[in-house]
Amino acid sequence: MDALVARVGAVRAVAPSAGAASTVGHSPKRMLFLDLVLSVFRLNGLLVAEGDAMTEDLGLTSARWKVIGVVALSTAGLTVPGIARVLGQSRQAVQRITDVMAQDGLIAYEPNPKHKRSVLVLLTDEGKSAYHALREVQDPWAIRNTEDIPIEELETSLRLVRRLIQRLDK
Amino acid sequence: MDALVARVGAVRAVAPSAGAASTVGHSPKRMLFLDLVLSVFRLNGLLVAEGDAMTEDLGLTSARWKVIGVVALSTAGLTVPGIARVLGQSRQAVQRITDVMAQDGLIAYEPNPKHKRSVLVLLTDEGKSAYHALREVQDPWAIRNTEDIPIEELETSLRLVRRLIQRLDK
DNA sequence: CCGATGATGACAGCATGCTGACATCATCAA
DNA sequence: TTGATGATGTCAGCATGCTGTCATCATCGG
Repeated sequence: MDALVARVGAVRAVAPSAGAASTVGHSPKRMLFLDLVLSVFRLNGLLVAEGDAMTEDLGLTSARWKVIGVVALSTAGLTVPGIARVLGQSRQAVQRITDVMAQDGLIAYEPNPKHKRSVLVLLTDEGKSAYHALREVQDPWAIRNTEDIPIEELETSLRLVRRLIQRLDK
Repeated sequence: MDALVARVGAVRAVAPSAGAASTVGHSPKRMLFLDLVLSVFRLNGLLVAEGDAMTEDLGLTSARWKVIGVVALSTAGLTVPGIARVLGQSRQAVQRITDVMAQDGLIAYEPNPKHKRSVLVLLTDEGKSAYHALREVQDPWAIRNTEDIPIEELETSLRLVRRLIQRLDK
């Protein structure tokens, strides 16, 4: 929370009347956690913006490469609700994205031999090209953003985030 | 990325044709980072939902307690663009939230002695009550979600997230 | 003092997520 | 076989972010 207070304080240059903050009663863990929560909000917004900027030349967006990535990881296609479950999103939200992606020719709906109504989502050739192009910008980006970060920190952070996800997703 | 593959594989029960995935060419760090990115997306969604559910009885939402928390940390008010800078959001997004909160009587716009046009946002008595009520549910929630997590892991993760924020926010 | 530059307010449009609701199809147990 | 239950498709509405645009106000250097 110290950082939050610092950020509030830093705004004094613009709103000079902002004064000191009261954090009385906050245990260290509480402050850490609440600051982590706000930081996750912030990072999420930046990652979406970064993903959009990184892939705008490919006809993709952040929402689309979430979908295209999941579909590419499957060999025989996934249903729309299946993609939603993997991403932890509503099936309606995914459906809207896939409908537009299908119009754009990135994916195609194919009959599902296991389910009459729920069709399978597959990458078209264009979709596969987009995925490879995505990899070509995404991989260097991932490397660039982790090259000076110890792998142990990545593992610890990922484990913590997963833990929180598991706890909240019930 | 193993976990992502596992999640895709786990959908086989619903879409049984989903097969093994190809992760050839992914270095460990890349996989960790990309998985972390997707996990942050997921956690963000869950935190928003959790925040909404946790505060719906208080007339708040996730977006509102971001604002009310920042305002409460300042003693003499902040301008709307100032709040936006602290939160790392657009001033328009914050403006919309504060306008509704002002209508609801949670905050009030007061003249800014340092700036004629840009008013200061202050908590009303009702807003202060809401903030205290927020604290009463948010603090136990923070404790509940961190009691079995070592403080070192929280610090490491927060540091990593901040590092990524700093890198992307340029 | 004045003009350039930046910050702010206000409005519009758009993308992405959520929930609710309803009909229909699949699946499984009685 | 049939009825209950769950999964899916589909449409609607809403919340929350973003960007773009333009007019106006503040601030500061010349």
